Amino acid sequence: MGASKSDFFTDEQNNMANVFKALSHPARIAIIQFLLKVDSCICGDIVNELPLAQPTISQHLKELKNANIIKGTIEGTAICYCLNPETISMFENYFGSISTQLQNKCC
Amino acid sequence: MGASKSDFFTDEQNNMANVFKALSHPARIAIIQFLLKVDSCICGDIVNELPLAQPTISQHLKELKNANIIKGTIEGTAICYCLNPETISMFENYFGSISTQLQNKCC
DNA sequence: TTATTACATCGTAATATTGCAATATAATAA
DNA sequence: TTATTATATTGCAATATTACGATGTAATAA
Repeated sequence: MGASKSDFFTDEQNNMANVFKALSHPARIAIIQFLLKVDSCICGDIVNELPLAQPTISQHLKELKNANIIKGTIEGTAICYCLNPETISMFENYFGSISTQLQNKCC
Repeated sequence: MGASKSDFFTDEQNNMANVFKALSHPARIAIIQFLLKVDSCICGDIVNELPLAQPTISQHLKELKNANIIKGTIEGTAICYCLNPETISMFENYFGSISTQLQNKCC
């Protein structure tokens, strides 16, 4: 086939996979790094920073937004994109929990 | 196009994207969950647990292994796959660092 | 009103991923 | 030696992602 058999997995498994998918492209990692570097961020800045065309970056921003990794607020004609601390916390908890569970394991 | 323009991003950005890509499929999330649930793990067990054929699971295990998320040790005819605590720590540090940097931000 | 500016969406070509049947390999058992 | 058992690899069809030119939209400026 080619389609992932989402129906056979739990919602939680599908949701986690989707959030990680949003992080699985170097441009989106670069966008996150850039959002951390600057204080307030506008999409146009990212277009100047990355080696990608405006529609491509807009698409990447949309994917990060759909995954709740960033949020965008309208400021006049521009849009201020910021990281969503709640989702970052969710990631911390996810791996923290795995780490804790690994303490009692064989390997 | 369609190919991601990896050459235009740093090695670190490409590496992080690749490790997250290994987590971006519900079957691979389910494999990680299963490895946490059982004490010692053998591929055959996973084939019985998941709604996927043996070659497909073998392929998913390979991707997790290439990303250093799991490691496999040969035990007779079977292979014992385990989570790699170092990579889990790397994830914790990655999001911990972002969290810290977010303290001083506007949003 | 007509620009202009800042993004978003559409359409589509190039490429990557997913899933599995068939087959291969590697270790042990008989 | 020939099974058997467990996992890996190959090959390919179905589907998904990536990238961007062209175009659309929405807010402000002139």
